[in-house]
This record gives sequence, C-alpha cells and structure tokens, in this order.
Amino acid sequence: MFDDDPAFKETIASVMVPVAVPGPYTYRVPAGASVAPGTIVKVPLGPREVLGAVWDGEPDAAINPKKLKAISHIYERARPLDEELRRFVDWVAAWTLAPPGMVLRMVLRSEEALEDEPPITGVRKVEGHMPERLTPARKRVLDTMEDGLAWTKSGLAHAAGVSASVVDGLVAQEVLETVSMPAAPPPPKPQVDYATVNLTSSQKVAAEGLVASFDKGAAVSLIDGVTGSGKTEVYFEAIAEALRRDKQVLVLLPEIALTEQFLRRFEKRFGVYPAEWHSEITTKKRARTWRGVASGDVRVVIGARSALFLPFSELGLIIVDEEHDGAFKQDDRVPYNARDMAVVRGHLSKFPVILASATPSVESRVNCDLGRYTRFELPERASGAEMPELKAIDMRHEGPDRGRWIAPELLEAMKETFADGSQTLLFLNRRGYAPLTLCRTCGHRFQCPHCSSWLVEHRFQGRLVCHHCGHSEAVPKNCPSCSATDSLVPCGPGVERIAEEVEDRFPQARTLILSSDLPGGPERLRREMKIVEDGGADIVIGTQLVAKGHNFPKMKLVGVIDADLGLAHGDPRAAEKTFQLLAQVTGRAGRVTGGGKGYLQTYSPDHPVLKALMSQDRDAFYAAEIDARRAAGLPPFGRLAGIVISGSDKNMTDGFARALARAAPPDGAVTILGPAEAALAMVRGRYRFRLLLMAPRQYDLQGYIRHWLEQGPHAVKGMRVQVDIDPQHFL
DNA sequence: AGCACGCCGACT
DNA sequence: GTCGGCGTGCTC
Repeated sequence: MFDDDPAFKETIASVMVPVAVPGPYTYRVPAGASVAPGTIVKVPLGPREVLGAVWDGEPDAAINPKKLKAISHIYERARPLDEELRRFVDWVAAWTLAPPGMVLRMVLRSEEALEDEPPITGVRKVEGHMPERLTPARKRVLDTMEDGLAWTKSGLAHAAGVSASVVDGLVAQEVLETVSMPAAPPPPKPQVDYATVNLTSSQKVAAEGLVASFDKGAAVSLIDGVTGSGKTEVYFEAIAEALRRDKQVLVLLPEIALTEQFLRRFEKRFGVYPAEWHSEITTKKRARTWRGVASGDVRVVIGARSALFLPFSELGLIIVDEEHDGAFKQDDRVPYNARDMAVVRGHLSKFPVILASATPSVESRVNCDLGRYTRFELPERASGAEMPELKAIDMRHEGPDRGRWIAPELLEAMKETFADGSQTLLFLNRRGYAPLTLCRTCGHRFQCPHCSSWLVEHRFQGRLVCHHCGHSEAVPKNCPSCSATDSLVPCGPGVERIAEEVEDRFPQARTLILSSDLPGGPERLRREMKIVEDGGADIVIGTQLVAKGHNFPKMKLVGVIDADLGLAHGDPRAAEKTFQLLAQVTGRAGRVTGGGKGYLQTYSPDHPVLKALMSQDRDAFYAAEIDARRAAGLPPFGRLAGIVISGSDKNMTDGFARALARAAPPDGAVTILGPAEAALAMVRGRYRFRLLLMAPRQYDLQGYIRHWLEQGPHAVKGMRVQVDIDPQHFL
C-alpha cells in the first residue's frame, strides 16, 4: 500500500478547493516543492484548473493513488493564508453548514492579487534623437516631456493633448524608449494624531472604555448611542489605539452607499483615506487592497460584509457600524451574518470587536445584559442639540379627509417649517402610487400572475409592478375582468401619491421623492440626496432609504405617514424592525440644530412600540421586547435557530427532512434532535433548537412542515435556510 | 435527426 | 461552483 510508505506521504498534500465538496482534496506535490499549510496553489479539478489553498491535517490516504493529480502551480509571491484565517474559514463553514470550499472562495476573491502587480510600461526620451518630421503633435509631446522623467503612455498622450498613436509613432522611430516603471507605491499610513479631538464627557467615557478593551483579548463592546450622538468619533479613538499598537483595523458598513461619507470623515481624522472593499471596486484596486492587507501595507479597510474574509496579517480590531442592519446577513451561497462572524473572528484571534448602533439589535442588547458584551451608552447628541419632540396623531379621530393622507396637525407643522426655511421629511415605506388597484364596477383586484401579491401602481412609469418578483405590466384602459372603462381606482398611498398631495398643498415648495425605484438609478439618487443635504429641497417624501446614513442639516420636521406599517407583519422581528426604522427616521429631525419635531400618524397610538418611541425611552422598548421574545421563545431566546432550506441542495433538504421526520414537536414548535448532522452536532447535548423557517410569502410553511413530518424528504424550490443563530453560545 | 433545456452526479 | 452526460420534448 502506498500509505504504508512514509516517503509517499511526503509527496501529497491536502488542498481546499473553492467548490462545494465536503472537504479538502488530496494532490501530489511536485518534486522538490514544499507546501506549508496556507500556501495558495492552482490545481486541476475535473476538466479545469482552480485556485486552492493547502489545508491542515493529514491528506486522505484512502484515495485511489491513480486518481491523484499534481498541484499545477504554486503562488510563491502570495503570502500563505495564516493559521487564524484557516481556522476562521473552518469555523464559518461548520457554523453555516456550507462546504468549507465555499467559504474559502470568499477569501480567494482576487486572482490578480496572487501575483505582483505588473509593472507599468512607461516612455522616456532618448537623448539626442529627434523625429524625422517634427509635426505639431510630436512637438507638443516632446515639450511636455521637458522634465526628462518617464511618463505613462496614456498619461503623456492626455497631458500633451494628442492621441496615443502619436506616442507610439515616436517610440517606433526610437525618439522615445519604453521603460518599465514600478507599480504604485504602498498607500500612506493613517496618522493617529492628525486632528485634534474634542469629545463630550460620555463620548470620552466610551472611548476610554474601548481603549481599555484592547488589554482584554476578545472583548466585544456595543456603542449604544442615540442618533447624532457621535458614535463614529468614539470608535475612531479605538481605531487610533489599534494603530498605535501596530494593528490593522476593519470597519464593516452594511451598504456601499454609506462608504463615501465615511471616507471623508476618516480622512479628516487620520489624514488619509482607508482602503475600500466591496463588490463595486475595480479589479485592480481589489487586487491592491487584497495584497496590501496581506502584506500589512494597508492598515485600515472600510468595507461591506465580504471584507471580513480578507487575509489580514495583523488584524487587531473590527468595528461593525449599524450592527442591527439586516444587510450584514448574506442569504445565498454561504448564509452568514457578518456581524456575528466578526465577533467570531475577534474571538478566534483574541482581539476586540466593536458594534455600534443607535438602535441595537435585540440580541446585542441581550448579550450586554448577560455580561457577554460591554455596553457604552451615549444618551445625548454630541452637538448639544436636544432630541426631537415626538407626537402621535390618532388617525381615528384626527385624520385627514377621505382621499387625503396627511393629517391637519401635520400639515400645520409643515406650513410652519416651510415658512421658517427648514426641511420636512415625510416618511412612507411604500414605493409607487398605490399599493392596490381595483375595479369600481366589478371589484377585480390586480394581482401578480406569478406570486399572487397585489400589483402596485407606479404612475410615473404608467405600470403595475409586483414588488415581490419584479413582474410588471402596463396599466390597462379597461378592466380585464368586466371590460368597464375608467373604472380602476387606486387604494391606499405610496410615496408618489403623497407627493401629489404635497404638491397640491404646497405648490410653491420644492418637493422631492427619494425612492429606490425612480428612473435614473443610484446615480440620480446620490445627486438628489446631495440636493437635500445642501438644502435644495423643502419637502422630501422618502421610503426607508432616507433612514440611513445621510446627514440632512436643515431637516427639522419628520412626519411618518403610516407608523403602523410593518407592526402587523408575521415576522417575529416586526416590532424590533419597526422601532429601529422609526427611531432612525425621526432621529433625522433637528439632528444638528435641535428643535426637531416628529409626528407619527397611527391607528394604534397605544401600541407599546410607538409609546416607547414617543417617550424617547429606548430602554423601555428593549425591556418589553426582550420579555415578549423570552415568553414566546423567539430569537434570541428559545434557543431558536433560523434555518435554511435550500431547494437546490439535496443534502441540506434531506438532512432537514430527516431531522424533522424524527422530531417530536412538544409545543407545536419543531425541535431538531439530530441532523442536519453537521449543523447540529456541535450543539448536541447543549441546546435544542426551535426552528424558524423563512421563505417567500407564497409558501405555506406550516403545510411543508406537516408534509415533511408525514411524507419525508422533498425539496422545495425557492426556500432557504436563514442562519440566524447567535454564535455567542458556542464561543 | 438535431439540439435546447433541465436534472444529477463527479470533481482528489 | 462548473462541467459533462443523459433524458425529455420540440423544431427545421
């Protein structure tokens, strides 16, 4: 046998490949090469070549030696993935039930980064050579090169105002010679003491606490500060401390749109821009950042959730800003929550992790209550501005006339705000003109042919759109059911309809809609956000995207058109999400100037979520919500696990089906006792999990669970497992 | 017959 | 994740 021969073992290695196989594969190592764990390689796999990383552990000697192929390339210039990163990949794979190769794939996201950046070809004058004919274009080029230094071809052509072919012509005549120029130098390092810092007393307490956490190993802190309390300034001091200790820093933001203003603020504090990492970064920049992070040239990265898998060599701090934000969850491929996995990475590598939010997730507050996280509260705004005064408008008694949506009291406040030159934000989390259209004659309701949700009228586009699956159709002239003409009536408001009412009431005001689906795309949206920021609009009507990030210094009044929207949802997080959204939105009022006001139009003014909001009593909200969750066994209690059922992954669905089939639901909830083996082996004996199945609305989950219990496995297309378990239990 | 499409299993 | 093989069903 080959595996009895000690010499044979020397010649093979475990290699993790970035595909969905259950574990590392075994490859022969080319003669004379040595491959330590972490080495990045290229290997043949089936009909193609893929990247891979040499992994830990004995290679599988049971593989038929005839099947073994050899590593085809070793990336000598790339830094091997270090032990901590490899353990992190293994951990995330075990946690998410994803094949480890799929997690590795998130690490190896820049093939270009594995080789040195190719040198730039430049051109330089050759002394004493002149062109045969000195055309005006050629003269301009030579004049531009007076300094005698080397230029890039395109840079030179641009500076001289000629086309690149003029430069090529001069090269051909040997008037210019090509030279190899070194690629870009490493980026400048952030300067810890670039700007002077003035913190309020509570900011100071928090900053000092965070600095002290560096001596505690894997400590997790939560900066829990009201909107405008200056959380960023506080964690900047933690970044400064990490830099003093020669550690790298990663700042995670939930979405790309927030990076730009972060870059500016960082530059003001540290004198340089941090490196950026997200899906829209160019290949070249991506490779530079990957290499720079691995070499240690890059000290601070700001990025989306995928940045968590960068191969930092000296990572010493992760900050997760807006930690409550759902965008940290990835639903496809490897389903993970970057906030939780950041905590895991900090734990494995024993460095501090900071979570920050004005509206922390319930699970983070619970972790604080349990002493797992340290909470730093910032109860006041850093500018000294007081929090907005909030008031409920009871739509049952104080609502507007039929066909109108803005209550008289809110209208009055808008008039005052407009007269005073300040801005109003009307918030309604509903795109389009009307969420439902029906026929006045026969009662026909327009439904999506694919998923049976109502079609939403978009008046600007003249179409009926399904917000669920994207289906869209033109608005018909006649009712498709009874053919009546001019019989269709819109029901309920969307932002477009509110805008119509505002334009009617305030014809002289500058009104603007901010909604993700407006023509012009993200580019136009960015411009319009800027307009609002600069005071170029008086009344803004916006969907939830106004809740995030941007500062609107002139905004004094916020009106929530339908504060009940979202509270009635079947989602167990409905109350939490609504609280977060409304707190963030109303928090825009008077953020800089103070004196802000907010109105919440509601049919249920006594709802505990709205009452807590109105009284600015965040602790009351969290206390009530935590009690309710505990009583109902909802996350983070009840040892609830989210689940994922992926229709395309047979192993996964079968595993869950088997688990469900074996389950004996004690109180109507499903309890998993065994597999998915991989998933729950790690918790077996310690926790039993309640399952939360999440799927698109059109699926009858109860029905599926019943079906599984009765009939055994069957795959369901379109369903997913939502891994939403707090990993704190397992660290 | 010829091929587009979907499902399934293999990949060391 | 990606590929090739194979079955089904439809078209020039």
